[in-house]
Amino acid sequence: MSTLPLPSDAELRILQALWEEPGASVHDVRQWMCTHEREVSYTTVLTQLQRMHKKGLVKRQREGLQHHYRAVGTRAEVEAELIRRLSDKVSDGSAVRLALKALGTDRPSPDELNELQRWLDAQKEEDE
Amino acid sequence: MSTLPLPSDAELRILQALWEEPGASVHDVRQWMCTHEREVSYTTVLTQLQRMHKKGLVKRQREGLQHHYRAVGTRAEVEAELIRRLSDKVSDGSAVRLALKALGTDRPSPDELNELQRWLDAQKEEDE
DNA sequence: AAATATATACTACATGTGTAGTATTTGCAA
DNA sequence: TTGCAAATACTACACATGTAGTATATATTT
Repeated sequence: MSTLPLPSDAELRILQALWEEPGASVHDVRQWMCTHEREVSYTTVLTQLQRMHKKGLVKRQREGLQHHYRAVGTRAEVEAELIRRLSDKVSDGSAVRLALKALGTDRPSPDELNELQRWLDAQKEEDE
Repeated sequence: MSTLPLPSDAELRILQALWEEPGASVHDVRQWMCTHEREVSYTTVLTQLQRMHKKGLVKRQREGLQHHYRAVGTRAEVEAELIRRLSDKVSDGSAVRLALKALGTDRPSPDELNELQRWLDAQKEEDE
């Protein structure tokens, strides 16, 4: 399988929109960007989507005049890829060590601590 | 404090060299790159270091003919910044949630699990 | 002092990215 | 069937990045 390319920052923002609204038109995506991110011109979104299509980040389907776009990779897949990239850069490829570093930069809420503990417990069980 | 700029990929690789060998000359850095990363021409390293100096990523000190470079930010600081960026992009700014996602992409070793548990315990104590 | 070696400064250039304008196509309404 | 509106396609451009070549300055050696 040809690994799907990493999205740039702007591309990732557009993917967010598509994950929220699969099958969105350029107009829809722009709408989403304007309300959730920041004002951006129609053709900017259009150009990005065209590039993303060429790159294989999104697929599209003609429907009358317009196109309907959907992300090729799932949010989890793309995020995992981004995480892998960063862990290559700062943790020698170990996502777990990246996680530890991330934990070091933040003061987690009790909820988050619990979630973490649950995850740990689950791991330990699997280990047996 | 004017936040130090994020290094690009190539810049980060050079920072790695400088963290290992503070006060390295262009030659030293190049040496490091060639052995630890990949062959790269002298002037490439030089140009990068010049740009990084202009950006404020490294400081330098003349010593006779050559310059000696040192990273401005510590490894931990720069890595924290990179992590913060990614957590902004994929976890709405929560480093802890980024950590959880990172954990989800990897099967941690028992050692890593223990380290994680230790960290968690420490956090819980702090909480009281 | 002239030649040489070394280090830096300056320039270059292809590619990617973020942004948006202009041109063209196409479906529909009058 | 002609014109309008909507959507896309094509073009543009400034800035960052990765890479490296050429020019210039500066010690050092003979």
